[in-house]
Formats: sequence, C-alpha cells, structure tokens
Amino acid sequence: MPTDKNIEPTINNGHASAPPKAAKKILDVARDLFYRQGIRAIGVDEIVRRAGVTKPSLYRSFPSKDELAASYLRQYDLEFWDRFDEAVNAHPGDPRAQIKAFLTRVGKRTQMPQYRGCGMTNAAVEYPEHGHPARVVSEANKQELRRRLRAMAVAMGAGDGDTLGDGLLLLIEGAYISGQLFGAGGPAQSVATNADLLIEASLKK
Amino acid sequence: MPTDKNIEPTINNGHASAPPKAAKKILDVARDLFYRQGIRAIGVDEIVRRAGVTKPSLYRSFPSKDELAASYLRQYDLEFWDRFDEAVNAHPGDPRAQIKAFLTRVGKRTQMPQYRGCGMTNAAVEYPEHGHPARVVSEANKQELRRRLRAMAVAMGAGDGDTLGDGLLLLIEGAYISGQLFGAGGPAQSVATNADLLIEASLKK
DNA sequence: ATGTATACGTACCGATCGGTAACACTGTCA
DNA sequence: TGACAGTGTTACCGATCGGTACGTATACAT
Repeated sequence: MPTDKNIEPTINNGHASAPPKAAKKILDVARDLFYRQGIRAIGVDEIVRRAGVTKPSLYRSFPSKDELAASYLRQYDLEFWDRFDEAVNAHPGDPRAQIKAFLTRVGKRTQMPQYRGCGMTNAAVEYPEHGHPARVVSEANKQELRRRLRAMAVAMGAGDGDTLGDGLLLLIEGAYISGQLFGAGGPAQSVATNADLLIEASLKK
Repeated sequence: MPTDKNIEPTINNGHASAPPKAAKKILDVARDLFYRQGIRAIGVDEIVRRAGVTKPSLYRSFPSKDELAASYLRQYDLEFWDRFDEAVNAHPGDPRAQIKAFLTRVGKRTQMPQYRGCGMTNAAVEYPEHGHPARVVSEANKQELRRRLRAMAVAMGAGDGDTLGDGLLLLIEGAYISGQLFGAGGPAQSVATNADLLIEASLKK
C-alpha cells in the first residue's frame, strides 16, 4: 500500500491529469453554454476550448454532440425534480400549498437577470424532430410533470382534475417562455397568483 | 398592346424568368422551412434549392439570412393579427367572448398533426441574444399582445386587469409550447376552458 | 523493466455554413 | 435601338461544423 500522496492523487500538474475527470468539466461547460445560448448555437470546439480539454476527450466520454446535449438534459431533469420535490416536501399532504410554493419560486426565477427559460422546453423547440436524443429526454420530463400536476389537481378535489392539472402546466410553460421573452417585470411574475386563482375557480365547480 | 400571353406573363421557360418574383418564392419557402424545422436548422442553400432559385437571388432581395428570418416573422406578425382581429370582430364589445373565440381556435390549431407552436416564440428561443433582427420582431409582437390582452381584461371589468391579462398570456404561450411538445391530446386542448375559468375567477374579485 | 490500459494532444477530414464576384441572358419600356 | 432591372450561371471565399486517425504520456501491476 502506498505511503501517501495518492488517496486523492496528485493535484494535477501541467498535463497528464487527475481524476476530476475531463467528462465532468465538459458537461459543466456544456450545461452552462447550452442553457444560456442554446444547443444549436454552440459548437463542440467552443465547449472543449472553454473546458480546457481537447475534442477527442469529448468524444471519448460522449458518442456525439446530440448525446452530450441529452446528458445535459438528463442532469437538468434531476435538478428540476429536486426543486419540485423540495416544494412538495415543504407542505406534506397539501397539494395546493405545494403548487403555490413551487410556482412562487418559478415566478422569482423568471425575474432574474440572466433567466433563459426551461432547458427542456428550449431543447424541444430547437429540435422538433421526433426521436432526437435531446427531445426524447425533454418529452419524458414533460410527460411526467403533466402526470404529477394532474394527480395533484385531483388530490386537491378539483371537479375536473385533469383539466386543472393541464391548466397549471400551461401557466408554467407560459412562465418559462415569458420569462425569457419579457425579462423582469413580465407576465411570468404573476404565475403563482394566476395559478391560485385558477385553482380556486376549479375547486368551486 | 400585346395580343395575348402576357397578362400573366409567359409561363416561365427554362431560364431567364418571369415576374412571379424570386423574392416571393424565397420568402414562401423560407417561411415553411423556418416554421417547421426552425431557423437555425435551415441553411440558405436548402432554401434556394427548394425555391428553385440561386443564392445571389436571395442576397439581392435580402441583406442576410438573419434579415430573411426577420422578414418571415414580419409576415407571420401580420397573419397573427389577422387571426386575432377576426376573433375580436366576431364579438364586438364583448372582450370575454373575443378571448374565448380566439383561444378556441388556438386550442384547435395546437391539436393539428404538423403543429409547431408560434413562430415568434420559437424564434425568440432560438435567438436569445438581444438585438438580433428576428428577436426584435418577436419581442415587439409579444409586447403588443400583452398590451391588448391587458386592455381586454380591464374592459371585462376584472378586479386586477393587468394580472388577468398576464394570466391569459401565460396560458396562450403555454398552449403554443405544449402543442408542439405533447401533440394531439396534450394540455393545450384545454386552453380555452382554463382561460374562461380564470376569467370567471378574476371577475368575481 | 516491461506490458497493458487509459487518457491525452496534434493534426486532420469532408461537409456545410453564410456570403460574394463576375458575367450572360431576358423582357420591358423609352 | 439601347439602357435598365432582374434573373440566372459558375465559381469561389474563409470560417466553422461534427467527427476521427494516430501517436504520446502516464499509472499501475507484474
């Protein structure tokens, strides 16, 4: 067994690097660039340049740019559900409060200076072709979101839970888009208010 | 005055063509391709090929691809307001019925097989950079839509007209996006119903 | 010391990107 | 007849696209 210096191996000298992994740096950079500027707008050359790696390194970790984009979205998916579940867990057994908490945070995020909408939604717009790796991830995320919103609407006791769930989804998607279209002060800031109004109206039916 | 054959001038022999105008053919093809597949996804070579013209012809009528995209959107803008005003004019003095008529048609359109959302919205997603010619047209269209929706909400007598107007805009944008994400049977089909519910709730305040 | 596996970099590929130069042809109108 | 506007043709530009062939450097086990 080695004496020292290798449980976290060599801080990384000039080249011949250390386990922090090129793949992680690539994905981090890609995530940032893809989200802020769009997937089609960013070339692999720029990704590797900003990540401080070379192109073959990218293609050793990812079979293609399309699959790199899909990886970015799979990570986005995880973080999305983290945020969603955080709102859910903050109000156990109270779906209306869960929705309100989630949408309040969405509304706040849409008002931030560099807000660029939902990475999933944007990717689906960029890749309309069915079966594209990025779009597949995006569609799965949205299907699941719809399923959960409808279930929550039913749990609230709405007369027509499916319709209310879909209405909430429309408001959310509208907030994502409006956030990047109008910036701060845009319609997205009222998403939580409007959602609560819609819920109120749907429960009274 | 010519004897015949020129009120609609010469069916267009092999080359050296007739007035049908290259610019119009180019814009028609670009419009179709840009809408269905996205602006970034389509190259100028494919546009001129499908239009049966050559690249110099394109650049004689349009200073750049970006400006061609902007022209496409300006035409889209005109047709959008045609549809909008059609719904408005069908119900003079009754903004709630106007909104309902417009959204019923939007809901129907989102269920059509080749539906690809709103060209304006999609362009803004594709070009996040401020000042891009395509984005400028898109933003102007959305600003005006917001202004009119808010005015209509106020005219309905809503307690908070601005919030209701923004809520309607969120639902509309959500329908555009959901329409292309989910296809037929998706949440967009309920946009008119949800909008009416939201209006009802906002008037009672 | 040497083999092996892994990760890396240099250099390059053909294709396509948006855009242009230069010139020939046609129909219209004066 | 002659000027003009608009089109077509061919050929080309430099830049960038996504992707790869191939040699090199390191780490570890034998």
